[in-house]
Amino acid sequence: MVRRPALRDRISAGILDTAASVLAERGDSASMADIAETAGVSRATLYRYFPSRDALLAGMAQAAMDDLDERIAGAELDGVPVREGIARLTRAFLAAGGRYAALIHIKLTEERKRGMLPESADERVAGPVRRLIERGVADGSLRADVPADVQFELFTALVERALRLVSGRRLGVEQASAAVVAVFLDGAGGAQRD
Amino acid sequence: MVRRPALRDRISAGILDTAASVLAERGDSASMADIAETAGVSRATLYRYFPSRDALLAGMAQAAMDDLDERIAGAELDGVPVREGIARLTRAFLAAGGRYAALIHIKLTEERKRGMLPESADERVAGPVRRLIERGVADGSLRADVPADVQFELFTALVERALRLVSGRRLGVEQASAAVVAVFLDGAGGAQRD
DNA sequence: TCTCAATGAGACATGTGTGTGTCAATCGAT
DNA sequence: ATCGATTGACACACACATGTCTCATTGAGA
Repeated sequence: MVRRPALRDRISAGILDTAASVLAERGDSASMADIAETAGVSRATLYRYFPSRDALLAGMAQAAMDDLDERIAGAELDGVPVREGIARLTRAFLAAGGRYAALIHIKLTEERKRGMLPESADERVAGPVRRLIERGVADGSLRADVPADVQFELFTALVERALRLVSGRRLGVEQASAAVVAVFLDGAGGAQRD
Repeated sequence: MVRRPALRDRISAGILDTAASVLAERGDSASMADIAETAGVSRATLYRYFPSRDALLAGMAQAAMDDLDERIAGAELDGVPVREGIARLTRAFLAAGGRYAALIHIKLTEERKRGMLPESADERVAGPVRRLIERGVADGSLRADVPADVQFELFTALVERALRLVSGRRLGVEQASAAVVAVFLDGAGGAQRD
């Protein structure tokens, strides 16, 4: 009989959170021992919660996607104008912080492992972003001379870089969001605009 | 007496080139054995040319920076308008392909190792970009409400993502350059412009 | 043809990360 | 206070990457 399943869940969540930040910070070179130490548990205990490194990564990905899902749902993209939707998404991702960074990291290393692009379940997160951009292209609020999938890539590139700036304490979430939204929607060129 | 120093240089350059693409593709997990095999030499020979992994990475960084230096010089940024300079830089980096990607990778892993930011010699490459952006902010051709260093980060983020799209055969250098320049200078928002 | 530098193949030591297992200490619930 | 689940501290086997070394083979130049 398990003594306190709630406690176990809390510890598990704590480990996942720690793992996310360690992974985002030190990259793949972070070992199970590193993660265990940072999380404040022994290596043995870490393995009791997650029987393998893959299991830990899978757990992180799952938790990150659940979290992101919730944030995206909370942004209520469906009704709003595309420009407003872009702003909400940017803030949502930057506020997610380490969890989003962890997801990116896992996705990248998986892409490298498999031949290419498992086009995996992270579409749960990417899908809404893609759809918003496609809607923008369709209704004229986003430019039509750059393909929507390319705009998606460039937008996420901006968000991910901004996330690193936030993690590195170089920018606050507010400033980073504002910069990404401003540059993505209106560009860095200032001369020909208002 | 060395038989053919020229041959040795050619092989060395070939190894560096192979290493750059392997590293860019498989990340840090690429081993010396992987690189040797891809380069078509034995592991022993690889170690004869580069006595350690660090030496190989240093050689790659050196070669990449030399290459990029040349491309940047060839772009003749000093006279031209900032918008034109941005376009030339974008094309230069994307045309450099794997060499630029290798440099990014090395810079990232070094950042992780050392505490943070050795603010290293890659300023040889980043410097001209920073200066161009600062000039743009100063003369009004780039917006002033986003700090120049943030604009630098966002611009390089776009270029690096575009580079991945080019490497993955999803975009040609031309299309990728055009997309980056268009989005960075004028934004993805299409409604309020021309 | 002969010579010698360069190469490939492989053994080897070392370090490190993963995953398994054991055992004593601990800590909460009864 | 007692019981049992949980934990931490090891020890261990295993896989793999780095770096060094030896030795036979190859191939271009004299």
